[in-house]
Amino acid sequence: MVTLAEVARHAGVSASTVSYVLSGKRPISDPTRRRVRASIEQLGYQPHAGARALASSRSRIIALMVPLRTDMYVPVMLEIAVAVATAARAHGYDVLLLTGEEGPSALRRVTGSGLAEAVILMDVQLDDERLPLLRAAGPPAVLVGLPADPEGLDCVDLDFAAAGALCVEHLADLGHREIAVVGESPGVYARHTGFAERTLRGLRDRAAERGVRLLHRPCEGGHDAVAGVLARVFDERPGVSAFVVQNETAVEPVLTLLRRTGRAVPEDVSVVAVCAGQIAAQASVPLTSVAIPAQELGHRAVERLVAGLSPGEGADTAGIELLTPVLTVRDSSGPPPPAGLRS
Amino acid sequence: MVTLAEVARHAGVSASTVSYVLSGKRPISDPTRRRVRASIEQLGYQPHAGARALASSRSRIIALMVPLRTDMYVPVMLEIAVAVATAARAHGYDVLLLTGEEGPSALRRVTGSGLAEAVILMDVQLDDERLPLLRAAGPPAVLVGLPADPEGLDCVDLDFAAAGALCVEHLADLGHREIAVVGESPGVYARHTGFAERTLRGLRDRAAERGVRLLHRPCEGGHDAVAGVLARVFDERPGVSAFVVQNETAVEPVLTLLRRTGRAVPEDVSVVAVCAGQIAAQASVPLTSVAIPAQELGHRAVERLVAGLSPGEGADTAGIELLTPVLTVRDSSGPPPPAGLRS
DNA sequence: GAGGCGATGCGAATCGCTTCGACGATGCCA
DNA sequence: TGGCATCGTCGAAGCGATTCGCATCGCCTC
Repeated sequence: MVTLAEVARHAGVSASTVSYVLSGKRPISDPTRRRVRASIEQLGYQPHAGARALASSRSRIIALMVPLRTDMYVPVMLEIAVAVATAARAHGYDVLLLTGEEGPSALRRVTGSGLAEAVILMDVQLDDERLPLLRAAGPPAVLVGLPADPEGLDCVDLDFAAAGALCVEHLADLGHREIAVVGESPGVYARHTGFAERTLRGLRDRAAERGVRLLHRPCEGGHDAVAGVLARVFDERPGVSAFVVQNETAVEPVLTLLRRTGRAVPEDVSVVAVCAGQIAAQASVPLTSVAIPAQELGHRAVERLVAGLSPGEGADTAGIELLTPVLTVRDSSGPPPPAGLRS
Repeated sequence: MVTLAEVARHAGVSASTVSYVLSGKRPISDPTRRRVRASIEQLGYQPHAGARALASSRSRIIALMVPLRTDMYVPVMLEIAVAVATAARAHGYDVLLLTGEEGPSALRRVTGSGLAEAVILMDVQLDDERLPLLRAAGPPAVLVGLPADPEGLDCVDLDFAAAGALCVEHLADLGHREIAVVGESPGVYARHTGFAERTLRGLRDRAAERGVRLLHRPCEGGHDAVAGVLARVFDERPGVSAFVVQNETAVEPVLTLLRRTGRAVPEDVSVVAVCAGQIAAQASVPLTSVAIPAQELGHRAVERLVAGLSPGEGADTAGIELLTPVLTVRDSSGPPPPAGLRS
């Protein structure tokens, strides 16, 4: 292994000079810098990460905590993770992958050992058990998601309430007066996952405003579960003319089942989804949808973290950043069928 | 931050003693150990990762390189990644998340800097540009996937050839004589991704053995793309009575489209998938399928890596480990319709 | 009763890099 | 032409662990 000292010797300068060439923290004359750079190149020198972390007490590593669960939004999770890794690299950071399994103690571990300088948390729950740790002199952190009490925390998320409102708004504008919501798995609500509840609130509030009747049903993924939910919905509310689906794994089953029960989309029933854009676009009926901006979420999380980590210390950007949802109209939404023609 | 030295002082022993208590590399008397442990506990000591890596030249970090692409098997990727992280933790390792973006140089970087001691590569292509680096005195590595020339490399993968054979076997046993394969995106084949080509070979070889006609079509995900492919298949080979689908995003569209064109599954057409088990089970017709054992792949990769990393040095376990595929029969496969009754 | 041995614990060197104070050489001004 | 910033570079002191060689002590054996 090539060390700083060897590079220094090879270039005929001292070790500190090489270090300064690398960090740029002190001015180095042009010829010297050139010589050092050349030696680094020739010897194929790579600074030792551990030594660096030890001496500077900065590991240049960000920990990313992904959920272990699989009952939710899996593709989006990977997309966010990859976006985080990419964005982090652009700032010279690497990403350590933590699963929820270890629980809050994982945070303590990677942070207390100086392994990671900062943390990004995904799949935040309304009263997440990891939050106290963060508030109490925790490491710099950014949550992707919104807890019940974001006081003192740095959060980035899609404005799911607005997303919900947007869906209702769109449908109400088209003339729908009775909407059913096919939600996430019951488990997601049981865990009080922020985004699911916020979407629901957005849906309900706007529905109330617009005088629209709303029926919400949690729903497991998979064809059979969806079949059960749909059947019950039509049973209880025969007047439903539109669905809002927030569960990627339920999207296609909903379409299939509507078709199978003789309801055309969008002529008889409209469907609006809150899900990954790709899923919506590729569905058997291209779906009007509010996309989850996974890449941007990951990107923004890193940006904010790095801003706080850099020497600039930009006044602790703490606060909530909600991305504005965008509703893309595709083929699955239209005006409700004239009253009286419903089955 | 609490250091080893402080713990030592608090416990009234030397620093080296504390270190030995932690590592167990030398015998320490019971009372002393107890005292040290208590001090560690009380002070909330956490060894500094960087210092440790520097002194021992072992970072206890495994780098995991995931593909950046999104045209393939995304949920499986995340599942493998999580399994890797979990398994790694069980052995005291952490996982560094690398995206393909940086290319082979990322390997050099994390490995040359001592950041990671070993590497797991996903989405391996037949002649992957990262392989030369690994063979040439590279770091310990395990590939999840199989390159064209696995000489000197450590690989773990599902035996996709056997998986393909299994599918044909199952269908041939049922009496099918003409099978169509809905494959991965053309891009996947263009990149010469090992698993796709191996599956195809398994399918073809067994089809030849069993005297079955086979038609293979790469296929983008999404409803429309699948529609085009299916139409062409039925146009060119009206006699096709069974499909093998290897593309998660094509699974549901295939079912939908078959239904829509008046073909019942499995009465008129059988469908067998090679995909995540959950997808198959939750499809609108529960699919007979060969599951991708994502968890086990991740798990095995770590096990092999750790075995090679440990002091035992178990004779470099280099070699290929192919997991035996299992075909689960569900509702989507049955005998072909009697000849003459076909549309 | 003395030499020897195993079991324990200590000290010091070391890992590779960062960083701070200091120092020699310039160039500028008076 | 001497004194004084300024610029560029060097030396040395850590950072917090690991690890190797020794010293110590109690005890057994001859």
